[in-house]
Amino acid sequence: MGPPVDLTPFSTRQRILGAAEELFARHGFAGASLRQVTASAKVNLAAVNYHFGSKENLIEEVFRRRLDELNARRTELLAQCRERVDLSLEDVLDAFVRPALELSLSDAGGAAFVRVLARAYAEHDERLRRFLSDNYGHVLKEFAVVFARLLPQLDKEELYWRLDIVSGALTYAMADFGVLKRRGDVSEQEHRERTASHLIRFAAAGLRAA
Amino acid sequence: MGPPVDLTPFSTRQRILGAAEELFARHGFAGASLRQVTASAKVNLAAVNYHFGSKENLIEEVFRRRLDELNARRTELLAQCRERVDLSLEDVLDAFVRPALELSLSDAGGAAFVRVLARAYAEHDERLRRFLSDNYGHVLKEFAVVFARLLPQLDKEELYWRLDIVSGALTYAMADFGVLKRRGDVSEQEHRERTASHLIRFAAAGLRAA
DNA sequence: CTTAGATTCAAACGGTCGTTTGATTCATCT
DNA sequence: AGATGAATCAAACGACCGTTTGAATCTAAG
Repeated sequence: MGPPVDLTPFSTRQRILGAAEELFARHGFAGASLRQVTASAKVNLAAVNYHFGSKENLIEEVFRRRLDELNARRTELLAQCRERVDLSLEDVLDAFVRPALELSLSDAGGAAFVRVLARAYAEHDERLRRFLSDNYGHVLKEFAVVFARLLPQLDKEELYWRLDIVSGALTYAMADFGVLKRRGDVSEQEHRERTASHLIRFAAAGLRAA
Repeated sequence: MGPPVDLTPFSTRQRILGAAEELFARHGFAGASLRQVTASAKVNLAAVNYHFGSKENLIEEVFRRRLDELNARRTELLAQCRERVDLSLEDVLDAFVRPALELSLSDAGGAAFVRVLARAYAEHDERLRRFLSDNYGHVLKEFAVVFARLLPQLDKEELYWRLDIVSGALTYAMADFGVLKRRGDVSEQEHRERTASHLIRFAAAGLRAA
């Protein structure tokens, strides 16, 4: 058995996860070394292997720490969607986008993690894909079911194509919140709220297209 | 001065570029080593530094070899668009997507390169971004001008948001041609043609959304 | 105060990285 | 045949990689 889970906010464990998140977002998983991570976290090099066992496990833990909460929130909002009688595409897309938006607004680490998530899309690494699919694939499946109900005119193949495009576009756009400069007169919060609503309208139009 | 440019199809130089393309697509720029590349290309390890000077230069050359032709073709099709009196959004999107589609169909290397291109989107590497922006940014600017003319109802900020989303979605989707299984009764060519038309309809709907 | 276990630490492990070297082979020309 | 420069080669360079070790330090219970 490994060391016990530590929930203290500024523990060695959490500092490593935060630093890894930031550096994986910036340089990728292969590009960020454990020496960079531990130096940035101001902990000893051996601390990573002591607390996580290996770099691979650290990567998975970076995902787990955020995705557990992110997907719980998505599931929760999707459940609320199911209760609505006049459910729209925009509602479902909002349930998918908003948790990621809130995460990216919560703190600098949250914003970094959304970029890490986009990395995971680009990486075709077999182990990482299976880890994500095994642990969080069921959430995407639940969303697909609701989308299928709202878009009965699309056959299965067509729907998958579009959801694939949508998920790629959303991931890409959420990861790049910072690329386009916000206007000086709107807050960062307001700026991202607008982005999310743009995204949702864009995606809904694409899904509805004849 | 470096060695002279070699246009022979199966020269050491070309073999290295082909192997690098394939391995960069699969493992990323940091994740693919020169030893893997030279082993795959069946050339000596030192050949990379002899012919390209450094790994960085090799990466840039992988892009240059394909992008010169890709963007020339895009520019050409865009010029044809400008002559049309009843120009539609779909025409312009087609001018952007079709050259990449043709490239991904031309050979295995072309398909790999489209995935390398998607990597470049995910990588936030400063040097690579500047290289691409310096050498090929003007093409994107030309497309933006034509889009602006076709979407006069959108202000500048709104248009940039949407083009940002579109370019991300297109890049993601083109890189992932292989993810969704094609039906057994359509050829690979036909399959990708359909994909492109899906993509274009999706993107056009998103750009037009109220 | 003592002790046991959890944690941190400096140092080193073997391996791989990008790059360089100097000799050797090859192709081309007089 | 001999000379010349391009190309290839095996080998090695120092640097950095992920990981392991064993001693030092901290923490908390007896």
